[in-house]
Amino acid sequence: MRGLSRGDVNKDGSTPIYSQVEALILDMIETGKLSTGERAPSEREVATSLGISRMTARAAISKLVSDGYLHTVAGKGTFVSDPKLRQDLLELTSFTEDMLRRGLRPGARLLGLEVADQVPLKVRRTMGVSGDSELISVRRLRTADGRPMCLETSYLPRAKVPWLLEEDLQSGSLYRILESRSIELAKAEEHLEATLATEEESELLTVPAGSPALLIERITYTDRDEPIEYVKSLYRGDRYRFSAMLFKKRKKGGGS
Amino acid sequence: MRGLSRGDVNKDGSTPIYSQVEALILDMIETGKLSTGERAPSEREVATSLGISRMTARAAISKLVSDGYLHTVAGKGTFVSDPKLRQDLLELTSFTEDMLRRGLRPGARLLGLEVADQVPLKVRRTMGVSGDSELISVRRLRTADGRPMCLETSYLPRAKVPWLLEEDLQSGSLYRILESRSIELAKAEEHLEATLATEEESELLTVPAGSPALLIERITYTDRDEPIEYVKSLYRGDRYRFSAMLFKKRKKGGGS
DNA sequence: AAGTGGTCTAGACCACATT
DNA sequence: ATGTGGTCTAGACCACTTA
Repeated sequence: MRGLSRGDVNKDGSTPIYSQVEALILDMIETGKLSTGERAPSEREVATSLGISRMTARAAISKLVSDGYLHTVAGKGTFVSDPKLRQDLLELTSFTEDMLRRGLRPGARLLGLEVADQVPLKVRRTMGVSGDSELISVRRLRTADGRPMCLETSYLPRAKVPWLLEEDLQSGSLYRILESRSIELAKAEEHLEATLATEEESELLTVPAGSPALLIERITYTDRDEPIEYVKSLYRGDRYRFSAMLFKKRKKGGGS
Repeated sequence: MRGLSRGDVNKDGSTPIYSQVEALILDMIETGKLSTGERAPSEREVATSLGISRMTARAAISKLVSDGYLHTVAGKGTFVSDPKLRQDLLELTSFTEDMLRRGLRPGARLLGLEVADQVPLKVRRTMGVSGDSELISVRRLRTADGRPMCLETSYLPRAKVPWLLEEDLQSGSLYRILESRSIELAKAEEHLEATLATEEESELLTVPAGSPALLIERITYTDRDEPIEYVKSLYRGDRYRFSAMLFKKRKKGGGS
Protein backbone atom coordinates (compact mmCIF):
# COMPACT_ATOMS: atom_id res chain seq x y z
CA MET A 1 0.00 0.00 0.00
CA ARG A 2 1.74 3.16 -1.17
CA GLY A 3 1.80 6.01 1.25
CA LEU A 4 2.97 3.97 4.20
CA SER A 5 6.66 3.29 4.64
CA ARG A 6 9.07 2.83 7.51
CA GLY A 7 10.17 6.47 7.48
CA ASP A 8 6.67 7.60 8.39
CA VAL A 9 6.90 6.69 12.05
CA ASN A 10 9.36 7.92 14.61
CA LYS A 11 9.91 5.30 17.27
CA ASP A 12 12.05 7.51 19.49
CA GLY A 13 9.81 10.53 19.71
CA SER A 14 7.54 11.23 22.62
CA THR A 15 4.44 10.70 20.49
CA PRO A 16 3.15 7.13 20.75
CA ILE A 17 3.52 5.13 17.57
CA TYR A 18 -0.16 4.28 17.44
CA SER A 19 -1.01 7.99 17.53
CA GLN A 20 1.32 8.59 14.62
CA VAL A 21 -0.24 5.74 12.68
CA GLU A 22 -3.69 7.08 13.51
CA ALA A 23 -2.69 10.46 12.08
CA LEU A 24 -1.22 8.82 8.98
CA ILE A 25 -4.37 6.89 8.16
CA LEU A 26 -6.58 9.84 9.04
CA ASP A 27 -4.56 11.90 6.61
CA MET A 28 -5.05 9.33 3.87
CA ILE A 29 -8.79 9.54 4.47
CA GLU A 30 -8.97 13.30 4.58
CA THR A 31 -6.82 13.84 1.52
CA GLY A 32 -8.90 11.36 -0.42
CA LYS A 33 -6.17 8.76 -0.86
CA LEU A 34 -8.72 6.50 0.79
CA SER A 35 -12.29 7.20 -0.20
CA THR A 36 -15.64 6.30 1.32
CA GLY A 37 -16.47 2.62 1.18
CA GLU A 38 -12.98 1.67 0.08
CA ARG A 39 -11.01 -0.96 1.95
CA ALA A 40 -8.31 0.50 4.14
CA PRO A 41 -4.93 -1.25 4.47
CA SER A 42 -5.27 -4.31 6.69
CA GLU A 43 -3.76 -4.49 10.15
CA ARG A 44 -0.99 -6.75 8.86
CA GLU A 45 -0.26 -4.48 5.92
CA VAL A 46 0.05 -1.46 8.15
CA ALA A 47 2.26 -3.38 10.58
CA THR A 48 4.71 -4.76 8.05
CA SER A 49 4.94 -1.68 5.85
CA LEU A 50 5.64 0.55 8.84
CA GLY A 51 7.84 -1.99 10.60
CA ILE A 52 5.72 -2.12 13.74
CA SER A 53 3.80 -4.78 15.63
CA ARG A 54 0.35 -5.77 14.49
CA MET A 55 -1.09 -4.93 17.91
CA THR A 56 0.19 -1.39 17.59
CA ALA A 57 -1.32 -1.02 14.13
CA ARG A 58 -4.52 -2.44 15.53
CA ALA A 59 -4.59 0.10 18.34
CA ALA A 60 -4.47 2.93 15.80
CA ILE A 61 -7.20 1.39 13.67
CA SER A 62 -9.40 0.67 16.69
CA LYS A 63 -9.24 4.30 17.68
CA LEU A 64 -10.30 5.38 14.21
CA VAL A 65 -13.15 2.88 14.34
CA SER A 66 -14.41 4.18 17.66
CA ASP A 67 -14.18 7.72 16.28
CA GLY A 68 -16.36 6.73 13.36
CA TYR A 69 -13.83 7.05 10.55
CA LEU A 70 -13.60 3.34 9.81
CA HIS A 71 -15.68 0.26 10.38
CA THR A 72 -14.57 -3.33 10.36
CA VAL A 73 -16.15 -6.44 8.91
CA ALA A 74 -14.64 -9.63 10.30
CA GLY A 75 -13.11 -11.77 7.60
CA LYS A 76 -13.39 -9.04 4.97
CA GLY A 77 -11.45 -6.03 6.08
CA THR A 78 -11.63 -2.48 7.35
CA PHE A 79 -13.56 0.09 5.37
CA VAL A 80 -13.78 3.85 5.25
CA SER A 81 -17.06 5.08 6.72
CA ASP A 82 -19.45 7.57 5.23
CA PRO A 83 -18.31 11.12 6.10
CA LYS A 84 -21.77 11.82 7.52
CA LEU A 85 -21.06 9.22 10.16
CA ARG A 86 -17.76 10.67 11.22
CA GLN A 87 -18.80 14.22 11.83
CA ASP A 88 -17.58 15.51 15.13
CA LEU A 89 -20.84 14.93 16.87
CA LEU A 90 -20.84 14.44 20.62
CA GLU A 91 -17.53 16.13 21.11
CA LEU A 92 -17.26 18.42 24.08
CA THR A 93 -16.61 21.89 22.71
CA SER A 94 -16.81 25.45 23.92
CA PHE A 95 -19.32 27.87 22.44
CA THR A 96 -16.41 29.46 20.62
CA GLU A 97 -15.31 26.20 19.00
CA ASP A 98 -18.89 25.27 18.25
CA MET A 99 -19.55 28.49 16.37
CA LEU A 100 -16.26 28.36 14.44
CA ARG A 101 -17.11 24.85 13.35
CA ARG A 102 -20.43 26.10 12.06
CA GLY A 103 -18.65 28.79 10.11
CA LEU A 104 -19.86 31.60 12.34
CA ARG A 105 -17.87 34.28 14.13
CA PRO A 106 -18.29 33.86 17.91
CA GLY A 107 -18.64 36.78 20.26
CA ALA A 108 -19.75 37.64 23.78
CA ARG A 109 -21.29 40.46 25.75
CA LEU A 110 -20.63 40.22 29.45
CA LEU A 111 -23.81 40.73 31.47
CA GLY A 112 -22.47 39.76 34.87
CA LEU A 113 -19.40 38.35 36.60
CA GLU A 114 -19.55 38.03 40.34
CA VAL A 115 -19.45 35.88 43.43
CA ALA A 116 -22.90 34.34 43.39
CA ASP A 117 -24.82 34.43 46.63
CA GLN A 118 -28.25 33.28 45.54
CA VAL A 119 -27.62 30.02 43.79
CA PRO A 120 -30.43 27.50 43.24
CA LEU A 121 -30.14 24.47 45.49
CA LYS A 122 -29.95 22.18 42.48
CA VAL A 123 -26.88 23.95 41.19
CA ARG A 124 -25.16 23.94 44.58
CA ARG A 125 -25.80 20.24 44.95
CA THR A 126 -24.53 19.47 41.48
CA MET A 127 -21.36 21.43 42.08
CA GLY A 128 -20.84 19.87 45.48
CA VAL A 129 -20.88 23.07 47.52
CA SER A 130 -23.13 23.75 50.46
CA GLY A 131 -23.01 27.38 51.48
CA ASP A 132 -23.33 30.64 49.62
CA SER A 133 -20.48 32.62 48.06
CA GLU A 134 -18.71 29.46 47.01
CA LEU A 135 -19.54 29.81 43.35
CA ILE A 136 -18.68 32.42 40.77
CA SER A 137 -21.36 33.19 38.23
CA VAL A 138 -20.79 34.39 34.69
CA ARG A 139 -23.69 35.65 32.63
CA ARG A 140 -23.06 36.34 28.98
CA LEU A 141 -24.98 36.99 25.82
CA ARG A 142 -23.25 34.92 23.18
CA THR A 143 -23.31 36.11 19.61
CA ALA A 144 -22.62 34.54 16.23
CA ASP A 145 -21.63 36.83 13.38
CA GLY A 146 -22.55 39.69 15.68
CA ARG A 147 -26.16 38.64 16.25
CA PRO A 148 -27.48 37.09 19.48
CA MET A 149 -27.33 33.29 19.61
CA CYS A 150 -27.80 32.33 23.22
CA LEU A 151 -28.01 33.49 26.78
CA GLU A 152 -25.54 31.69 28.98
CA THR A 153 -25.25 31.52 32.76
CA SER A 154 -22.29 29.62 34.21
CA TYR A 155 -21.38 28.70 37.76
CA LEU A 156 -17.85 27.67 38.70
CA PRO A 157 -16.39 26.76 42.10
CA ARG A 158 -14.59 29.76 43.55
CA ALA A 159 -12.06 27.52 45.30
CA LYS A 160 -10.82 26.11 42.02
CA VAL A 161 -10.89 29.27 39.92
CA PRO A 162 -10.29 32.21 42.31
CA TRP A 163 -8.56 34.15 39.53
CA LEU A 164 -11.65 34.05 37.29
CA LEU A 165 -12.99 37.41 38.47
CA GLU A 166 -9.96 39.12 36.92
CA GLU A 167 -10.23 37.44 33.53
CA ASP A 168 -11.40 38.96 30.28
CA LEU A 169 -14.55 37.03 29.49
CA GLN A 170 -15.67 39.51 26.89
CA SER A 171 -13.48 38.23 24.12
CA GLY A 172 -11.83 35.00 25.20
CA SER A 173 -13.20 31.51 25.50
CA LEU A 174 -13.78 30.37 29.06
CA TYR A 175 -12.59 26.88 28.16
CA ARG A 176 -9.36 28.19 26.74
CA ILE A 177 -8.78 30.17 29.92
CA LEU A 178 -9.38 27.06 32.02
CA GLU A 179 -6.96 25.06 29.91
CA SER A 180 -4.31 27.74 30.15
CA ARG A 181 -4.59 27.27 33.92
CA SER A 182 -4.08 23.51 33.50
CA ILE A 183 -7.67 22.59 34.20
CA GLU A 184 -8.36 19.73 31.80
CA LEU A 185 -11.98 19.26 30.80
CA ALA A 186 -12.84 15.66 30.07
CA LYS A 187 -16.57 15.21 29.69
CA ALA A 188 -19.92 16.87 30.14
CA GLU A 189 -23.45 15.81 30.83
CA GLU A 190 -26.02 17.71 28.82
CA HIS A 191 -29.77 17.96 29.09
CA LEU A 192 -31.85 19.63 26.41
CA GLU A 193 -35.46 20.72 26.34
CA ALA A 194 -37.69 22.92 24.27
CA THR A 195 -39.15 25.95 25.97
CA LEU A 196 -40.34 29.49 25.27
CA ALA A 197 -38.27 32.60 25.78
CA THR A 198 -39.55 34.90 28.51
CA GLU A 199 -40.04 38.58 27.80
CA GLU A 200 -36.65 39.56 29.23
CA GLU A 201 -34.89 36.71 27.46
CA SER A 202 -36.49 37.38 24.10
CA GLU A 203 -35.47 41.00 24.35
CA LEU A 204 -31.82 40.09 24.87
CA LEU A 205 -31.98 37.49 22.12
CA THR A 206 -33.80 39.97 19.85
CA VAL A 207 -36.63 37.59 19.05
CA PRO A 208 -40.39 38.05 19.54
CA ALA A 209 -41.66 37.18 23.01
CA GLY A 210 -42.90 33.59 23.12
CA SER A 211 -40.40 32.36 20.53
CA PRO A 212 -39.24 28.76 20.83
CA ALA A 213 -35.87 28.28 22.50
CA LEU A 214 -33.60 25.37 23.23
CA LEU A 215 -32.66 25.19 26.89
CA ILE A 216 -29.38 23.36 27.43
CA GLU A 217 -28.09 22.46 30.85
CA ARG A 218 -24.48 21.31 30.96
CA ILE A 219 -22.35 19.99 33.78
CA THR A 220 -18.69 19.83 32.81
CA TYR A 221 -16.22 17.56 34.55
CA THR A 222 -12.43 17.51 34.71
CA ASP A 223 -10.31 14.47 33.95
CA ARG A 224 -10.49 13.65 37.65
CA ASP A 225 -14.28 13.50 37.57
CA GLU A 226 -14.72 16.73 39.50
CA PRO A 227 -17.53 19.06 38.40
CA ILE A 228 -15.94 22.30 37.27
CA GLU A 229 -18.83 24.14 35.64
CA TYR A 230 -22.60 24.25 35.59
CA VAL A 231 -24.07 26.10 32.62
CA LYS A 232 -27.58 26.92 31.62
CA SER A 233 -27.85 28.16 28.04
CA LEU A 234 -30.91 29.38 26.23
CA TYR A 235 -30.46 29.13 22.47
CA ARG A 236 -32.61 30.80 19.86
CA GLY A 237 -34.76 28.09 18.32
CA ASP A 238 -34.45 29.60 14.87
CA ARG A 239 -30.67 29.71 14.81
CA TYR A 240 -29.47 26.67 16.68
CA ARG A 241 -29.57 22.94 16.13
CA PHE A 242 -27.93 20.34 18.33
CA SER A 243 -26.42 17.24 16.82
CA ALA A 244 -25.32 13.98 18.36
CA MET A 245 -24.24 10.53 17.31
CA LEU A 246 -25.80 7.64 19.20
CA PHE A 247 -24.32 4.17 19.36
CA LYS A 248 -25.89 0.82 20.01
CA LYS A 249 -24.47 -1.05 22.93
CA ARG A 250 -23.72 -4.72 22.70
CA LYS A 251 -25.93 -7.12 24.54
CA LYS A 252 -24.56 -8.98 27.50
CA GLY A 253 -23.78 -12.70 27.57
CA GLY A 254 -22.35 -13.15 24.12
CA GLY A 255 -25.75 -13.00 22.51
CA SER A 256 -24.68 -10.84 19.64
CA MET B 1 -8.58 -8.52 45.77
CA ARG B 2 -11.27 -10.92 46.90
CA GLY B 3 -14.06 -11.50 44.46
CA LEU B 4 -11.81 -12.37 41.57
CA SER B 5 -10.45 -15.88 41.29
CA ARG B 6 -9.45 -18.25 38.52
CA GLY B 7 -12.82 -19.99 38.47
CA ASP B 8 -14.55 -16.79 37.40
CA VAL B 9 -13.47 -16.97 33.79
CA ASN B 10 -14.15 -19.68 31.27
CA LYS B 11 -11.34 -19.84 28.73
CA ASP B 12 -13.04 -22.40 26.51
CA GLY B 13 -16.41 -20.78 26.10
CA SER B 14 -17.41 -18.76 23.09
CA THR B 15 -17.53 -15.56 25.13
CA PRO B 16 -14.25 -13.65 24.93
CA ILE B 17 -12.35 -13.54 28.20
CA TYR B 18 -12.20 -9.76 28.23
CA SER B 19 -15.99 -9.63 27.96
CA GLN B 20 -16.28 -11.93 30.94
CA VAL B 21 -13.84 -9.80 32.91
CA GLU B 22 -15.74 -6.69 31.91
CA ALA B 23 -18.94 -8.23 33.25
CA LEU B 24 -17.19 -9.29 36.47
CA ILE B 25 -15.89 -5.81 37.24
CA LEU B 26 -19.16 -4.22 36.18
CA ASP B 27 -20.91 -6.51 38.61
CA MET B 28 -18.58 -5.47 41.42
CA ILE B 29 -19.44 -1.85 40.68
CA GLU B 30 -23.17 -2.37 40.43
CA THR B 31 -23.43 -4.48 43.55
CA GLY B 32 -21.44 -1.94 45.50
CA LYS B 33 -18.40 -4.12 46.13
CA LEU B 34 -16.58 -1.26 44.46
CA SER B 35 -17.96 2.15 45.31
CA THR B 36 -17.63 5.56 43.69
CA GLY B 37 -14.17 7.05 43.89
CA GLU B 38 -12.64 3.85 45.16
CA ARG B 39 -9.62 2.33 43.46
CA ALA B 40 -10.46 -0.67 41.32
CA PRO B 41 -8.12 -3.66 41.18
CA SER B 42 -5.09 -2.83 39.06
CA GLU B 43 -4.51 -4.38 35.65
CA ARG B 44 -1.83 -6.65 37.11
CA GLU B 45 -4.03 -7.68 40.01
CA VAL B 46 -6.87 -8.63 37.70
CA ALA B 47 -4.49 -10.51 35.42
CA THR B 48 -2.76 -12.58 38.09
CA SER B 49 -5.84 -13.30 40.19
CA LEU B 50 -7.79 -14.51 37.14
CA GLY B 51 -4.84 -16.25 35.56
CA ILE B 52 -4.98 -14.23 32.35
CA SER B 53 -2.64 -11.93 30.47
CA ARG B 54 -2.35 -8.33 31.51
CA MET B 55 -3.29 -7.18 28.01
CA THR B 56 -6.55 -9.06 28.27
CA ALA B 57 -7.32 -7.54 31.65
CA ARG B 58 -6.46 -4.17 30.18
CA ALA B 59 -8.86 -4.67 27.28
CA ALA B 60 -11.72 -5.22 29.73
CA ILE B 61 -10.79 -2.20 31.82
CA SER B 62 -10.36 0.01 28.75
CA LYS B 63 -13.86 -0.83 27.63
CA LEU B 64 -15.26 0.10 31.04
CA VAL B 65 -13.31 3.35 30.89
CA SER B 66 -14.69 4.25 27.49
CA ASP B 67 -18.17 3.42 28.75
CA GLY B 68 -17.73 5.84 31.63
CA TYR B 69 -17.68 3.36 34.50
CA LEU B 70 -14.03 3.84 35.38
CA HIS B 71 -11.37 6.44 34.82
CA THR B 72 -7.63 6.01 34.98
CA VAL B 73 -4.92 8.16 36.48
CA ALA B 74 -1.44 7.25 35.25
CA GLY B 75 0.83 6.23 38.08
CA LYS B 76 -2.01 6.09 40.60
CA GLY B 77 -4.58 3.58 39.47
CA THR B 78 -8.04 3.05 38.09
CA PHE B 79 -11.00 4.54 39.91
CA VAL B 80 -14.74 4.07 39.91
CA SER B 81 -16.49 7.01 38.29
CA ASP B 82 -19.42 8.95 39.63
CA PRO B 83 -22.68 7.18 38.69
CA LYS B 84 -23.94 10.41 37.14
CA LEU B 85 -21.16 10.12 34.59
CA ARG B 86 -21.97 6.60 33.59
CA GLN B 87 -25.64 6.98 32.91
CA ASP B 88 -26.63 5.48 29.64
CA LEU B 89 -26.55 8.73 27.80
CA LEU B 90 -25.89 8.68 24.08
CA GLU B 91 -27.02 5.14 23.69
CA LEU B 92 -29.11 4.37 20.66
CA THR B 93 -32.49 3.24 21.94
CA SER B 94 -35.97 2.84 20.61
CA PHE B 95 -38.83 4.97 21.89
CA THR B 96 -40.01 1.91 23.78
CA GLU B 97 -36.69 1.39 25.56
CA ASP B 98 -36.36 5.09 26.18
CA MET B 99 -39.73 5.30 27.92
CA LEU B 100 -39.18 2.16 29.98
CA ARG B 101 -35.88 3.59 31.16
CA ARG B 102 -37.70 6.71 32.28
CA GLY B 103 -40.16 4.62 34.19
CA LEU B 104 -43.02 5.26 31.80
CA ARG B 105 -45.29 2.81 30.01
CA PRO B 106 -44.77 3.15 26.23
CA GLY B 107 -47.60 2.94 23.75
CA ALA B 108 -48.47 3.77 20.17
CA ARG B 109 -51.44 4.77 18.04
CA LEU B 110 -50.93 4.04 14.38
CA LEU B 111 -51.85 7.00 12.21
CA GLY B 112 -50.54 5.71 8.91
CA LEU B 113 -48.57 2.85 7.36
CA GLU B 114 -48.11 2.91 3.63
CA VAL B 115 -45.83 3.05 0.64
CA ALA B 116 -44.86 6.71 0.56
CA ASP B 117 -45.12 8.46 -2.74
CA GLN B 118 -44.57 12.07 -1.77
CA VAL B 119 -41.34 12.03 0.13
CA PRO B 120 -39.31 15.22 0.65
CA LEU B 121 -36.18 15.33 -1.48
CA LYS B 122 -34.01 15.64 1.61
CA VAL B 123 -35.34 12.37 2.98
CA ARG B 124 -34.91 10.56 -0.33
CA ARG B 125 -31.33 11.76 -0.57
CA THR B 126 -30.54 10.74 2.96
CA MET B 127 -31.94 7.29 2.40
CA GLY B 128 -30.17 6.90 -0.89
CA VAL B 129 -33.24 6.37 -3.06
CA SER B 130 -34.14 8.38 -6.11
CA GLY B 131 -37.64 7.62 -7.26
CA ASP B 132 -41.00 7.50 -5.52
CA SER B 133 -42.58 4.43 -3.93
CA GLU B 134 -39.21 3.21 -2.69
CA LEU B 135 -39.86 4.12 0.92
CA ILE B 136 -42.42 2.94 3.44
CA SER B 137 -43.71 5.56 5.84
CA VAL B 138 -44.97 4.94 9.35
CA ARG B 139 -46.76 7.65 11.24
CA ARG B 140 -47.51 7.06 14.89
CA LEU B 141 -48.58 8.97 17.93
CA ARG B 142 -46.36 7.70 20.72
CA THR B 143 -47.70 7.69 24.25
CA ALA B 144 -46.20 7.39 27.70
CA ASP B 145 -48.43 6.16 30.51
CA GLY B 146 -51.28 6.53 28.06
CA ARG B 147 -50.81 10.22 27.39
CA PRO B 148 -49.34 11.65 24.16
CA MET B 149 -45.56 12.10 24.18
CA CYS B 150 -44.54 12.58 20.58
CA LEU B 151 -45.57 12.48 16.97
CA GLU B 152 -43.31 10.24 14.95
CA THR B 153 -42.90 9.85 11.20
CA SER B 154 -40.51 7.19 9.94
CA TYR B 155 -39.30 6.30 6.46
CA LEU B 156 -37.69 2.95 5.71
CA PRO B 157 -36.41 1.54 2.41
CA ARG B 158 -39.01 -0.76 0.92
CA ALA B 159 -36.33 -2.97 -0.63
CA LYS B 160 -34.89 -3.83 2.75
CA VAL B 161 -38.12 -4.22 4.73
CA PRO B 162 -40.81 -5.35 2.27
CA TRP B 163 -42.59 -7.27 5.05
CA LEU B 164 -43.06 -4.12 7.15
CA LEU B 165 -46.54 -3.39 5.80
CA GLU B 166 -47.81 -6.58 7.43
CA GLU B 167 -46.34 -5.93 10.85
CA ASP B 168 -48.16 -4.90 14.00
CA LEU B 169 -46.79 -1.46 14.72
CA GLN B 170 -49.53 -0.65 17.17
CA SER B 171 -48.04 -2.49 20.08
CA GLY B 172 -44.55 -3.63 19.19
CA SER B 173 -41.30 -1.76 18.97
CA LEU B 174 -40.12 -1.14 15.43
CA TYR B 175 -36.54 -1.72 16.47
CA ARG B 176 -37.36 -5.06 17.99
CA ILE B 177 -39.10 -6.06 14.78
CA LEU B 178 -36.02 -5.07 12.76
CA GLU B 179 -33.76 -7.04 15.05
CA SER B 180 -35.97 -10.11 14.82
CA ARG B 181 -35.40 -9.88 11.07
CA SER B 182 -31.63 -9.77 11.61
CA ILE B 183 -31.26 -6.11 10.80
CA GLU B 184 -28.62 -4.89 13.25
CA LEU B 185 -28.80 -1.21 14.12
CA ALA B 186 -25.40 0.24 14.96
CA LYS B 187 -25.57 4.01 15.20
CA ALA B 188 -27.72 7.03 14.56
CA GLU B 189 -27.21 10.64 13.77
CA GLU B 190 -29.58 12.96 15.60
CA HIS B 191 -30.41 16.60 15.16
CA LEU B 192 -32.50 18.49 17.70
CA GLU B 193 -34.14 21.87 17.57
CA ALA B 194 -36.76 23.80 19.46
CA THR B 195 -39.93 24.69 17.61
CA LEU B 196 -43.63 25.34 18.12
CA ALA B 197 -46.34 22.77 17.58
CA THR B 198 -48.70 23.58 14.72
CA GLU B 199 -52.42 23.48 15.27
CA GLU B 200 -52.81 19.94 13.94
CA GLU B 201 -49.79 18.72 15.89
CA SER B 202 -50.84 20.32 19.14
CA GLU B 203 -54.25 18.73 18.81
CA LEU B 204 -52.76 15.26 18.49
CA LEU B 205 -50.33 15.93 21.32
CA THR B 206 -53.16 17.42 23.41
CA VAL B 207 -51.31 20.62 24.18
CA PRO B 208 -52.33 24.23 23.52
CA ALA B 209 -51.52 25.51 20.03
CA GLY B 210 -48.17 27.26 20.00
CA SER B 211 -46.66 25.10 22.73
CA PRO B 212 -42.91 24.53 22.62
CA ALA B 213 -41.85 21.23 21.12
CA LEU B 214 -38.59 19.42 20.58
CA LEU B 215 -38.10 18.37 16.98
CA ILE B 216 -35.76 15.41 16.63
CA GLU B 217 -34.52 14.16 13.31
CA ARG B 218 -32.81 10.80 13.39
CA ILE B 219 -31.04 8.80 10.71
CA THR B 220 -30.32 5.25 11.84
CA TYR B 221 -27.61 3.11 10.28
CA THR B 222 -26.95 -0.62 10.27
CA ASP B 223 -23.64 -2.19 11.21
CA ARG B 224 -22.68 -1.98 7.55
CA ASP B 225 -23.15 1.78 7.49
CA GLU B 226 -26.34 1.61 5.43
CA PRO B 227 -29.13 4.04 6.33
CA ILE B 228 -32.14 1.99 7.40
CA GLU B 229 -34.48 4.59 8.84
CA TYR B 230 -35.19 8.29 8.74
CA VAL B 231 -37.39 9.56 11.57
CA LYS B 232 -38.80 12.93 12.41
CA SER B 233 -40.22 13.13 15.93
CA LEU B 234 -41.99 16.01 17.55
CA TYR B 235 -41.83 15.74 21.34
CA ARG B 236 -43.93 17.69 23.80
CA GLY B 237 -41.67 20.31 25.33
CA ASP B 238 -43.25 19.90 28.73
CA ARG B 239 -42.76 16.16 28.95
CA TYR B 240 -39.49 15.36 27.25
CA ARG B 241 -35.87 16.07 27.93
CA PHE B 242 -32.95 14.79 25.89
CA SER B 243 -29.69 13.85 27.59
CA ALA B 244 -26.25 13.24 26.21
CA MET B 245 -22.72 12.79 27.42
CA LEU B 246 -20.04 14.70 25.57
CA PHE B 247 -16.37 13.80 25.60
CA LYS B 248 -13.28 15.87 24.99
CA LYS B 249 -11.04 14.67 22.24
CA ARG B 250 -7.32 14.57 22.76
CA LYS B 251 -5.18 17.08 20.97
CA LYS B 252 -2.75 15.85 18.38
CA GLY B 253 1.03 16.12 18.44
CA GLY B 254 1.40 17.32 22.00
CA GLY B 255 0.69 20.87 20.92
CA SER B 256 -1.31 21.67 24.01
C1' DA C 1 11.84 1.25 45.86
C1' DA C 2 7.56 -0.41 44.61
C1' DG C 3 3.34 -0.02 42.24
C1' DT C 4 0.59 1.99 38.52
C1' DG C 5 -1.12 2.90 33.88
C1' DG C 6 0.80 3.63 28.91
C1' DT C 7 3.00 1.61 25.29
C1' DC C 8 5.11 -2.04 22.47
C1' DT C 9 6.70 -6.59 20.73
C1' DA C 10 6.53 -11.09 18.16
C1' DG C 11 4.46 -14.50 18.11
C1' DA C 12 -0.22 -17.59 18.24
C1' DC C 13 -5.01 -19.77 17.24
C1' DC C 14 -9.79 -18.94 15.78
C1' DA C 15 -13.94 -18.11 12.68
C1' DC C 16 -15.06 -16.15 8.71
C1' DA C 17 -14.66 -14.27 3.60
C1' DT C 18 -12.91 -14.76 -0.82
C1' DT C 19 -10.62 -17.13 -4.54
C1' DA D 1 -5.59 -21.96 0.40
C1' DT D 2 -5.14 -17.39 1.61
C1' DG D 3 -6.26 -13.21 3.85
C1' DT D 4 -9.06 -10.83 7.26
C1' DG D 5 -10.38 -9.11 11.81
C1' DG D 6 -10.94 -10.97 16.84
C1' DT D 7 -8.68 -12.64 20.60
C1' DC D 8 -4.84 -13.97 23.64
C1' DT D 9 -0.14 -14.63 25.56
C1' DA D 10 4.16 -13.51 28.28
C1' DG D 11 7.11 -10.84 28.39
C1' DA D 12 9.31 -5.70 28.15
C1' DC D 13 10.53 -0.54 29.02
C1' DC D 14 8.76 4.03 30.24
C1' DA D 15 7.03 8.01 33.17
C1' DC D 16 4.67 8.86 36.95
C1' DT D 17 3.08 8.67 41.94
C1' DT D 18 3.50 7.27 46.61
C1' DA D 19 5.82 5.80 50.44
